[in-house]
Amino acid sequence: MGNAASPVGVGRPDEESRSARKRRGILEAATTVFLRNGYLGTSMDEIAALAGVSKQTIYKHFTDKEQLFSAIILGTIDRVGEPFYARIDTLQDTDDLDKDLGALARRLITIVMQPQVLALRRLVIGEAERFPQLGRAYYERGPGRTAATLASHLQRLAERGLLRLDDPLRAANHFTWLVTSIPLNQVMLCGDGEQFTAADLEGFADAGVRVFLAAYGQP
Amino acid sequence: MGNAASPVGVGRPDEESRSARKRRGILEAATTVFLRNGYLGTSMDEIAALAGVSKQTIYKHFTDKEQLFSAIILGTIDRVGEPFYARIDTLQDTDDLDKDLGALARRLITIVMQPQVLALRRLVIGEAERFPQLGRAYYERGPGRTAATLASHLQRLAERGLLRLDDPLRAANHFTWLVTSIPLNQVMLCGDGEQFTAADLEGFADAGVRVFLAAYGQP
Amino acid sequence: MGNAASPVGVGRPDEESRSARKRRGILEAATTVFLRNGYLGTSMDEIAALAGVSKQTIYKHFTDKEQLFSAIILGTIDRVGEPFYARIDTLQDTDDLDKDLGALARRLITIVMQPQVLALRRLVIGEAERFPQLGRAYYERGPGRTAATLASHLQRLAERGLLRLDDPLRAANHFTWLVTSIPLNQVMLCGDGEQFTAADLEGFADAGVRVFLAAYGQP
Amino acid sequence: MGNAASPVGVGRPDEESRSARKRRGILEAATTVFLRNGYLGTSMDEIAALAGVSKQTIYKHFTDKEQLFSAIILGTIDRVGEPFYARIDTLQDTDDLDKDLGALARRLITIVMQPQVLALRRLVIGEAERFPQLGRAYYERGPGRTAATLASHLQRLAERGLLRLDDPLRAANHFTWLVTSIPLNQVMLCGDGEQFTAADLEGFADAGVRVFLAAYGQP
DNA sequence: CATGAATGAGAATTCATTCAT
DNA sequence: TATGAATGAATTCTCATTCAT
Repeated sequence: MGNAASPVGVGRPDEESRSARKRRGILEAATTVFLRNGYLGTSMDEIAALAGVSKQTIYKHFTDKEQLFSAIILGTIDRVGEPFYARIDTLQDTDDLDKDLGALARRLITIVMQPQVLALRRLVIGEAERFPQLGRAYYERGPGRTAATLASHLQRLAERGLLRLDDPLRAANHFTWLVTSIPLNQVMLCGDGEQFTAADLEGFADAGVRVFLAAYGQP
Repeated sequence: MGNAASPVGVGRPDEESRSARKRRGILEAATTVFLRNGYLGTSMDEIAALAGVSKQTIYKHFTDKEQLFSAIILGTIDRVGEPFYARIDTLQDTDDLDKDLGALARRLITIVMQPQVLALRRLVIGEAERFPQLGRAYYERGPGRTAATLASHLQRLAERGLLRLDDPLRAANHFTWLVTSIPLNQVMLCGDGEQFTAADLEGFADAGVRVFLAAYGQP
Repeated sequence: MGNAASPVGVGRPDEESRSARKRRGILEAATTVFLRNGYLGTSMDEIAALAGVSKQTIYKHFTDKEQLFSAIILGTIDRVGEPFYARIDTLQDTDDLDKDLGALARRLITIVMQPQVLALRRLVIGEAERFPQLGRAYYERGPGRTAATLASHLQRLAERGLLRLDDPLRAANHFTWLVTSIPLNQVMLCGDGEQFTAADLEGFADAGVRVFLAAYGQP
Repeated sequence: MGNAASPVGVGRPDEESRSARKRRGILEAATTVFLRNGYLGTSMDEIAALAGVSKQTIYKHFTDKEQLFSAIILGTIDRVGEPFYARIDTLQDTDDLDKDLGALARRLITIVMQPQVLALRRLVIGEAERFPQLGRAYYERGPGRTAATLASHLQRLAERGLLRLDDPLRAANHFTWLVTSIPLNQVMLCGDGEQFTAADLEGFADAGVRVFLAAYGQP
């Protein structure tokens, strides 16, 4: 991608990127297979075949299966939430709380219900006992960070008199789960993430926001 | 229990009960090991050793590993919710909604946060892709049934004028997740179920009920 | 061996011995292959094939390759020296020291120069760094025990006035190595144990005894 | 050393010496690793990493693993004995046989008991079946040459009337093993070469010389 | 000339399942 | 009926050696 654009070729531009490209290819293949089959259900042969590299190459880049697994999980976590944090700042200057909170809720549920995010979540939960530190990292960088970030913004809104909060973090958590829990928990267990249309998800988001505002909004 | 049902005792009643006892022993051992190590992480040898029987005996009782797995999951699901349904009937005749809803919430969160229930949930989620029908069964007999049961009781309360509901099932879901989501989701990922004291859980329950009543209670 | 002699067959005599026979077969095969190819040069497949059992059966009897290796080494050590200790008692009542010491020397060198003993010794030395405790065990039950046993007998002879000793253990060691060192060290390195005839070995034994008696015998 | 042979220095003298330096580096690394882990326990990757070169470079200098192994063994053997042969000439003009023989014995045992020499010996013995020619070479250039050299000097001493010998080579062997066998054989099996102090070794040397002179010295 | 990747096999170990006894 | 052994493949990981760059 970036490399094809380097025209002048100072020295050997491919030298560095070949290894990096292989590494990325391995990570992508591993993500695919791990998300589909779980940790124990995935074999290194499968990853190597899908990545189009030899097993040796994998082992050169990643010490062992556990490391590779950690790498794909930790590498994926942060990417997931980016679109959520990207525009959350607009919230605190809102002049239409219902609308903006609704928009945030829809963004949140859309992210959370992406098939890959669901698969990642299922994977981490399923392996939480085998890889406790991964589960914790996932929680902290995922739902934990979401709630913490949201809490500070809710706090601002409370200061502006738009919300009544005793415990901002708890309120943030209530928001998060009011919006996402129903479809998320169903789909965690029932597998098929495409049973909900975008309209369904909006419905869940709006209903969640309504409850949230009934409890935390101005009377 | 199973033995009491053999009425006339034709011939050798012990013969039959020994087999039944073995079956139960196998199920218990399998439950322990599957919950601890997951489906792929569990070997039939391990189960046989823990149950104190030979592998052949297991295969006599259960066709294969998948069947055994299904049997323990399905056999466990229903037991879990019993204490919840047992006293939910008292709700509709309540004369102190706050109190009785709070008690129900505490019962709910206590059940859901039991270590075995958590492990079961993690297991089913982790294997949802491999055993979709199990996940669906778990959802229907677990959270699905909880919400449906609760919905009909909430409906009665609405008819008595104690609640304002447009969509009883959605309200029931909101109740369920308002009460349980925060610790449940944390512990799903972070593994250690004993990080919350009973008092913590009561706090989550009460806060959830408060939000629920703010949204759905009489003004 | 022992079992074939049980004629009356009370119950099922084979039941027990089948497992034991398998175990012995595995040990024999493992001894053969380990002695020939060394620890790393030996594969479990090879052992299983030679023993005519499945790999699983080996792993049922022995936890892993290291355990199997230890078992064959430790199980072989003691058998080796038996013929030496068996008749050493006759020494202390000798009325012809030269003759009896010579006979002992010949027995010693004959044992030490057996091809299997040589191979065992080479194996233990070669793996001494990987299995230090095995090396120590071999020394203590082999050369160490030989020297200690011999020392106490030499001590008796000194008390009878037939030898002059200041340090019986050192004298015993001198005896041992005077008799065996020349062919033993050569063959350790040169591999082919059959380069020495029995007459050769007698020559080494006699020469060694002569030096020993010149130093430690009565003038 | 190798570099001095490039006479006229046509072109780029560094080019050649860099190659020679690499070769030496490979040999040193290989020696270290082979002595520590044995032949099969050593991987070419390990050697390449320790030498700081690529595997291809190793294969440029040495055909394959066996050749490299041979090269380090054969290259090391001769260096080992040098300090022994260096001053053995002084023996034949001795005017204090006890003293000079004792000094020789101490030098011998000091050399033989060096950790690297012990490791080399263990290695060659352990691989004697896989590399018979290496074992023979080691024997001939090591203990064999020692004994032969010593034999000729003992012969001179016999001619001067200081010793009584029938078979000088056998006497030389007796000397060698009387001096070294006790600690050498123990340490071969027990691994830890640093269990003997210099004083211990002198004790073994002196005791060995005493026995030798009792048997072969003038009455 | 030297680096990273590929190869292709083989190591130990484990597994679910099925015969024989 | 229930046990030990067998099966036969799969797993992770490593190796010596060789291309391609």
